[in-house]
Amino acid sequence: METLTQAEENYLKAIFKITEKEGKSASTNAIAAVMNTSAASVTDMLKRLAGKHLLHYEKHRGVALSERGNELATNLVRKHRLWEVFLVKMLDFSWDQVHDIAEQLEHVQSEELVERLDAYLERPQFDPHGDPIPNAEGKMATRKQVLLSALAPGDAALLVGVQESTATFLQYLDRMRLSLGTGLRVKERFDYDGSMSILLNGNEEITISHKVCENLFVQKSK
Amino acid sequence: METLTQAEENYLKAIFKITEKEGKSASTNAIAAVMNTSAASVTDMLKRLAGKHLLHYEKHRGVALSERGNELATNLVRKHRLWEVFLVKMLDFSWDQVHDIAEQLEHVQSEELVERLDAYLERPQFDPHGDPIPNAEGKMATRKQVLLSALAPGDAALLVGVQESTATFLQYLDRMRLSLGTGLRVKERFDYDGSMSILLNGNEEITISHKVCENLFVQKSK
DNA sequence: ATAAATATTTAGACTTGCCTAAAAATAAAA
DNA sequence: TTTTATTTTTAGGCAAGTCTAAATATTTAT
Repeated sequence: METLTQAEENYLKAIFKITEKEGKSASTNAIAAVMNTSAASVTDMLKRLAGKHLLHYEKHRGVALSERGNELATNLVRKHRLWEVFLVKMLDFSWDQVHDIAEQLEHVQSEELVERLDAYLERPQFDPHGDPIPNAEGKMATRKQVLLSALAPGDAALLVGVQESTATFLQYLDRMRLSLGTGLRVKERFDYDGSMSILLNGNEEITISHKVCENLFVQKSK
Repeated sequence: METLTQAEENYLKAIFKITEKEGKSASTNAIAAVMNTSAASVTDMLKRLAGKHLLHYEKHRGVALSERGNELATNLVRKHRLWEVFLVKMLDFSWDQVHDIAEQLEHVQSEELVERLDAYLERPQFDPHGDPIPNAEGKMATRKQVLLSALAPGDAALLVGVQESTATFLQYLDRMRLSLGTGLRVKERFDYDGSMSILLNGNEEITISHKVCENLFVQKSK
């Protein structure tokens, strides 16, 4: 079992994140943006990771993770999300506080630890932000979720996830009394700016911007 | 709050460990032995840490931690021992498996995390090896403990700690059915080699070597 | 008290991961 | 299809942390 530095692991995760969204390969610049570093540093690291057969690299062509790179990246995501569950469920952190800590905990090297943590938490399927947690084999649950912005007036739904996990966005949601599991119904949609007024749990009514609607995943109630 | 690299933190802990035992200052060679590195590397790091005012350094004179260095080292010990408790109490690891994992976990930077972990574990005073856990102010409980080797035939005692925490020693203790909290009574002491035969919990009788006796801390029953 | 042994420091070099500036390749626009 | 803009790579350098070999200090032993 190859052992990677934390920097190497972070690059793998960044590439994983970029490619899982777009499907296609990750560009040097895109990686540099996510890693908050220079393109030159990225090129260095890509060569290094290619040398370890964790990704496929050809000059000027962008990169994609290899089978092995994908496994390792998935395991990192698994660890990150399990630790987030631990922090929220066991240590009572709020969902906007856990990212940075999990970012460190995910680098702890011990498969036994991950397995026991998973069992202790009763094999959760989703993290505090509604993101699916890969199991030990790398498989994760899927949900038929859509963006809140895709709902029409009258539609009822359950808030099941957030697209963005920045502390400021999550704190905004707290203030609006929006949390995972909250039931809602679209009352009105304003074509002018795409904002919506929605009813929470059948009573309270709030209005949220289009930007917010595009960062909330919901599951339509039949 | 200064942020240290893991290497810097590990040196602090090593110096802390050496000086707390002997009381006196730590020599370059002693540090190199604990850190499993060369004396030259140690000298480099000592200069670095002295520059950060974490220890007092004069060429060829050995080093001692400064006030601040001591605080940081104590906090590392606190984190290490709290994580060990977590691993054993919550995740059901055995006491011989937790050192290496705690060695990694102790570097996670978040005072909030330590505080919450401490509370979650109900502010334990001792870790799974019987070592005292410093509280947030750096104070730790003391116990009137002695080495088992200091007991005389007829003395009754409770096993409360181990001096050495290597996996092989701990596994040996498991095999002998010796664990923290075990009650024992010295039956006989053999002057020939310092070994002892002892009665466990009033029934089973075992014989252990002098070396083992010198690595077990006990509390005499009045 | 001097020689021999041991401990420590200096010097120089290597790797990892980062940087900036400049060169080269690719993509976009005229 | 050339020119222009953008992206990517190369080149050279820097800091942290490590190493070995050589120089210097200190301790121990004769």
